Amino acid sequence: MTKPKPPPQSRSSKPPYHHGDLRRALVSAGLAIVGSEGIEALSLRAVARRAEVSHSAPYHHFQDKAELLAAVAAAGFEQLVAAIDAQAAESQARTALDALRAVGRGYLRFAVGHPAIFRLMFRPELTRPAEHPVLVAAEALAFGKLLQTVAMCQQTGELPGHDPLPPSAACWSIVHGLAMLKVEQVLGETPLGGIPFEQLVAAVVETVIAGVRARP
Amino acid sequence: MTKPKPPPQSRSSKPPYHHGDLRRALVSAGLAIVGSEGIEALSLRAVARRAEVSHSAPYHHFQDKAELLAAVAAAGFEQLVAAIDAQAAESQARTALDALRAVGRGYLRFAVGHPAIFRLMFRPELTRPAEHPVLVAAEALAFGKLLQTVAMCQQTGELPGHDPLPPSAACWSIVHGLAMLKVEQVLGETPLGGIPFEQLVAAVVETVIAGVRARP
DNA sequence: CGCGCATCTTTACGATGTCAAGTTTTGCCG
DNA sequence: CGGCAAAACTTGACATCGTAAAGATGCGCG
Repeated sequence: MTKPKPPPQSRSSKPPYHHGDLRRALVSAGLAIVGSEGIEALSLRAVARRAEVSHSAPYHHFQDKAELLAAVAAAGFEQLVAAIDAQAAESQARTALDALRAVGRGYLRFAVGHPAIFRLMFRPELTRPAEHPVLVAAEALAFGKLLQTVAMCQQTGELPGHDPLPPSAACWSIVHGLAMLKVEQVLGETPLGGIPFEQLVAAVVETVIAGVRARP
Repeated sequence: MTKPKPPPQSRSSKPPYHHGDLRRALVSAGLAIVGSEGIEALSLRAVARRAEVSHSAPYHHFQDKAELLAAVAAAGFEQLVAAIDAQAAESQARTALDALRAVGRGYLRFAVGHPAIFRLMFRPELTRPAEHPVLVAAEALAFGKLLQTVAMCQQTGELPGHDPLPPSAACWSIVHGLAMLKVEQVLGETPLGGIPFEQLVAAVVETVIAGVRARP
């Protein structure tokens, strides 16, 4: 079990209030539930239960369920960015194109490694009745990583063009599509389910790279 | 166990039972609700209400909510196949590659034209606690369309290779990914939201075609 | 030291999915 | 043609959910 982090902002060196920062406890309870029991078990009351508070305690830290889930999803985006960085480091990317491959592979590795959180992250009706700034920021960070890598490829001449947006759209789409089909278990219902997933990843990543390299 | 319920007397001579085939009425009520009010309004009771029956009448035609939604989703897959065919006809595809482009464009057109049904179709937790044969069949039909078109491209030499699966995976992934990012309104939160969607469609479709053509 | 307010609990309400009993209609068999 | 079993549908109930309102509790500032 993860122990509570050191006390938050206002006072140092002692648990701030009643519970001792419930907000963080709720978010990690949410992460734990979604990770172990999946999205459908992720109810406001279940989160409160796991944090050992009453079912309406969360309302003093989040406006509603969506805002809590948005915080959980934002944590997911941070993990995603970390997974991408880890993949880049691990793969020892030497060229910008290799870095781009690592972004795609890291994205997919995160998706299959944490399918439930990944699904939550792309379920706006659960997290976004209103745009929650934490989520938007975390999301922008993740997409920025891709944009940046593509731009780097263009600067080194490994990819054509000057506008990183169109190639980024293609890369994101293909990787996100494969991830979705996988985590939603659609692949298993088709002939593609017979192919080892690693092989699909390779095929898809190399295909999109070939595509963005070929386009004028 | 399985009730032998072939819809036998679909002749107009006699209304079958009490209500006069509720099953179909429920499915189209579901389609209507999801189309007009979205996925979150799609409750068992709401469907029953719109069909003007009691809240538990559906249980005589479907084992549970998931089975009803599976039937609605299956209807969605049929519409998707129709949309793809319509796009192929409309685009006057003359080469196999053009037909492949039409599949992608039809898929995307359906997704943006019927976002709510599209989302339902790819939400297994709503439709698939158990695999419902109607859904699996409808889905296989849709994927078969893609496989078939890719195979045709390979036969005419417009695409390399003999196994249609890998290129199909790439095509489906990229188109599905863009569709998902669009209907889940993720695109709008990124710089890609500033680009006209038609332009993204063109970029993505042409990129994947360039990719599958280039790969050995 | 006491008051205010943020934190948390209790209680309550409407909506949902599902089940167990009833009720009405249908089709069939004698 | 009459009656009966079962199918189709309704009613009522239950647990769970999200949310709101009102009550309890303890921290910290004046």
